[in-house]
Amino acid sequence: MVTKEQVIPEFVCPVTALLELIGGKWKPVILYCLRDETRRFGELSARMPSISRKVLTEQLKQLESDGLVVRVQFNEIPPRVEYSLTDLGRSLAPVLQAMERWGSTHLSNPKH
Amino acid sequence: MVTKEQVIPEFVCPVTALLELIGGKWKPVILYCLRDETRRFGELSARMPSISRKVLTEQLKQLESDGLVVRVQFNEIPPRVEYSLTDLGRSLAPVLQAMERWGSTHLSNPKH
DNA sequence: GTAACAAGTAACCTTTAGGTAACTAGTAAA
DNA sequence: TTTACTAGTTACCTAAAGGTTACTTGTTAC
Repeated sequence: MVTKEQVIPEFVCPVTALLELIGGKWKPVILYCLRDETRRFGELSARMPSISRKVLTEQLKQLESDGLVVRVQFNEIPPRVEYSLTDLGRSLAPVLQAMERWGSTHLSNPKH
Repeated sequence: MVTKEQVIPEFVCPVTALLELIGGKWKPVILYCLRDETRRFGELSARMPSISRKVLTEQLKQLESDGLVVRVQFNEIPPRVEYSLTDLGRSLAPVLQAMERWGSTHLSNPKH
């Protein structure tokens, strides 16, 4: 006897969900780099030299598939690819600003 | 010849620094559980049954050592331990609220 | 013909986060 | 004498995140 499947919608903490988008070691920095400029891959890489190109590529792909960033590819030689924020990405600004403010005032900066 | 060591203070992104405190799978949920109540370990565990006790202990220890939570131990048998937010922990409320609001409005809840 | 250019990819490795299951301590109640 | 109680700890495992180094691609400039 097959009973009708009861789909129990699991509660998803919205904060945890948000952290899945912008958490991780580098995503906030990347979003900051793009906050009001379109930038090429190489430019991003040059501004964040601590991020390996592999990781930068990965993070950008995730940000893109989460709808926070757009990737535009020009079919030129040598290749050119430009990244910028989407509206959704820009809508994060106040949240990131609140986080930044808390971090700046409560976390003594020159640590480590 | 020993040259004087030049300590170059590395820039620490305040957002990334904040995420080190409240990032991770469970910390926001724990902070939410403690937002206006002191709670015993068993109470927290009962309210968040998906978190194993080992992980709950670990996360609470980190929150405590980061100054967001206080742990008060009563030397009774059977043991009693109470957790609550510090002032610093409470000061996170507006930040978490901003994150929660963004998550609720932009992330369709019944996902997964 | 060889090097430079940008934007990656591939193969591989290490560290960290998170998870499971079983065990511990000291006392009181059955 | 065994069980229950609370707040953990121990040993072990797996998956994910992040990192390094070398390679690729097609065209142009030397």
